[in-house]
Amino acid sequence: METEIKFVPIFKALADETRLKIVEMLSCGELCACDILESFQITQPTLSYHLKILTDSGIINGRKEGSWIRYSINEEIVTSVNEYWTNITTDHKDCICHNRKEVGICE
Amino acid sequence: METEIKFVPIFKALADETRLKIVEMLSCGELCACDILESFQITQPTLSYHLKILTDSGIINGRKEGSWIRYSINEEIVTSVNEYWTNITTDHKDCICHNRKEVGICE
DNA sequence: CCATCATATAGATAAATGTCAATATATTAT
DNA sequence: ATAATATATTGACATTTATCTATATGATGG
Repeated sequence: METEIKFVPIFKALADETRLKIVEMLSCGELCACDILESFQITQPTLSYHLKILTDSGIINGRKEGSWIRYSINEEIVTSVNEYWTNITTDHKDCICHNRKEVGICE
Repeated sequence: METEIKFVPIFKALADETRLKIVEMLSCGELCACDILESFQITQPTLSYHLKILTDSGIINGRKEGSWIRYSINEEIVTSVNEYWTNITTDHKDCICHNRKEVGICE
């Protein structure tokens, strides 16, 4: 059963400089929170908060390994975002303007 | 002279259900604010606020025509977002993990 | 068992965000 | 000139967000 992807939380998660950088850092492979932390001037709880937002949105995954959590990009979501972005920015049939043209509102 | 694109404001602009819907509505062509307004249960000032956020981020353009403003998607930004998204989610050379591998931090 | 390391949670707080009603501005029509 | 229409701005307010300090949890290594 496919769980519907929520895109607003995904874009909310991406709407922050720190979190964008975290995603970029993970683009070449897994990292634990402690490795990520070193690249920022934020406290550990703040990083934990950002990682939670990214994880909850589905953009990244956390894999527990001993006392570490290895974070990595969720490739499926990456693809879904691509598809969604194309979908909402490209002309398609069930568009309000098409409907409105039929009623002569859009010229 | 290329003006550097700021992606945080772009993702902020996309981090709202109403604004995502507006983008989708504009994907099949120009619409004025009054046409867009009819599809939502919000007041005109609130829509104006959302349109400003989308416009300021660069995602949409407003073209004045008489007393209307025709809003449309900025295709260049759409493409830039695609490129940027691919860039930060795909492995590439100047990635912190690659640097760290050299120092033996990432395994 | 105790100390240490990695991460999460709670509580506080300042700043940003989304919404509205009221008002202003600018264009068009009468 | 006046009224009507389209849009923006202002000011108020409740909610959400990002951050910190302090504390808790959970695993690892003596």
